[in-house]
Amino acid sequence: MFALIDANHFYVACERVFNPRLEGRPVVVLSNNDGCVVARSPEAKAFGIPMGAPWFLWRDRARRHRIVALSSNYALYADLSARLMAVLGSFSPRQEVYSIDECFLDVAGLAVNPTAYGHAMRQRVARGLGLPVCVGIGASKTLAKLANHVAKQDPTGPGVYDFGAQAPAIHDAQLAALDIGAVWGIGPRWAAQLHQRGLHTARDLRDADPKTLRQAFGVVLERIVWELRGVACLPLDTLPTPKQQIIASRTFGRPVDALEELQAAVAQHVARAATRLRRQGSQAQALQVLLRSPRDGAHLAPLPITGMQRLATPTTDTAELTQVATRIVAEQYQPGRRYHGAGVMLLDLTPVGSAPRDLFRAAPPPRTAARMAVLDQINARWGQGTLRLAREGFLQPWAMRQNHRSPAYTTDWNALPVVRAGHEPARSKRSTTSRVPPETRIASPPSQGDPTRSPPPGSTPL
DNA sequence: TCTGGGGTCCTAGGACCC
DNA sequence: TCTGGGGTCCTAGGACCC
Repeated sequence: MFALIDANHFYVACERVFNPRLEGRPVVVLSNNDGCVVARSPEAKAFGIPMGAPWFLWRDRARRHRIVALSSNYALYADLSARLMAVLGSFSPRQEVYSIDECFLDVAGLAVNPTAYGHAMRQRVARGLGLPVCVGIGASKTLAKLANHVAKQDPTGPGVYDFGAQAPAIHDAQLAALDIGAVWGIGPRWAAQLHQRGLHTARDLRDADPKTLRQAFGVVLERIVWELRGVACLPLDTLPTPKQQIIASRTFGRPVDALEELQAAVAQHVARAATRLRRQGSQAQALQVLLRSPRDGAHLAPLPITGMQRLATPTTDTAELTQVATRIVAEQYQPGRRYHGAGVMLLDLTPVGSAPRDLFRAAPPPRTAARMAVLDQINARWGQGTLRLAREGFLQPWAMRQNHRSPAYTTDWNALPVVRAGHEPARSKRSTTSRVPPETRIASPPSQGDPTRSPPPGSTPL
């Protein structure tokens, strides 16, 4: 028996925890560069704003209807996510953290009524964190996912749906009321093809012949059929497995045509990717640079993979990886061309120390590990980019736009809400200074927390 | 007249997830 | 003018091994 717990409009809910005035109002959270909508409060959904909507198409309407738009604040969401997972993890010895706002729990054999247990989870999360969640329960992960979908359909409902608690006729009717595309693992392509075969609902899919579907679609779809029948095929992944590849990429805040700026941006992505590489205890033996050209018609051109470079020996060293990436950029660079985004992929990842060393190359200097450890400690304490290679540059005019970001309430002392009599909280103005590199904010003595003395947005601290 | 059987590794492409 | 940024798994086919 599995439970899937999923936060409702998670990013919006996180913002509301620290800004209760957003409660009851239509609120959306935007992707990086304030490009499109990635989270909507129920009030915003009521205006018909779709998930993923390009924000520039909605900005005017939003202003008229006083819809609040916020840039995404991942430091805040990641911190609340960790707390959410800790609370939910206390409900079962076996937990799979599936994404930033949802997890599976194994609730088999727990000598409790699963439905009541689900209500207890909701209450504990609401009391401890102020976040709304829904709980779905079923005999397989796919059924738990679907049950969660049912629980979310009725925002004023109990927030818990347990397929195991329903009489067979009700269970059947519920599956028949769900579109086949609502089933976890059925994307738009497969949904269209299944509709053509006369399969329209979750019940149709459950009752279809697994072998026939396997021939046409592969083993993945066959497993979904069995899962819908209550035969658990997908195991609970309780240990986060190390990533097989690490990508760091961004669209630029404005197009870039200078080689040095391109290299600086890529260097910054290498730094982020390498930090994640070391955090999971891996080393990389190959690196690819991604450069994005101007858009192609209505859509962003994909990030084309340019020159992959294999390394003689696997490494965790930001400087070494940056050197390779910088050279690839120089090789691929076309003068006069405008670039809209860039990124880096680290590949061929293995646990540190697992790969044999190159017979003809000296062992890596032992101080590399120590140097990287210091780098990571400083940046973990003071913010990513506090200590960095000069190659990353200082002005970073390509940096992404984030015009509506809320403060880092839980991870930055300077961003703690401070309410003074007769004043707005001091933080409200600081949120517009996101272009000021962290070292400036950290260096600021508390007296400079006065918003009237904050540097204006876009000003250079150097 | 008659020409096996069992593998691995790599890549590209297609689907899906949040 | 303006449309994100991560990931996973599966399959098929080709090259190669003994």
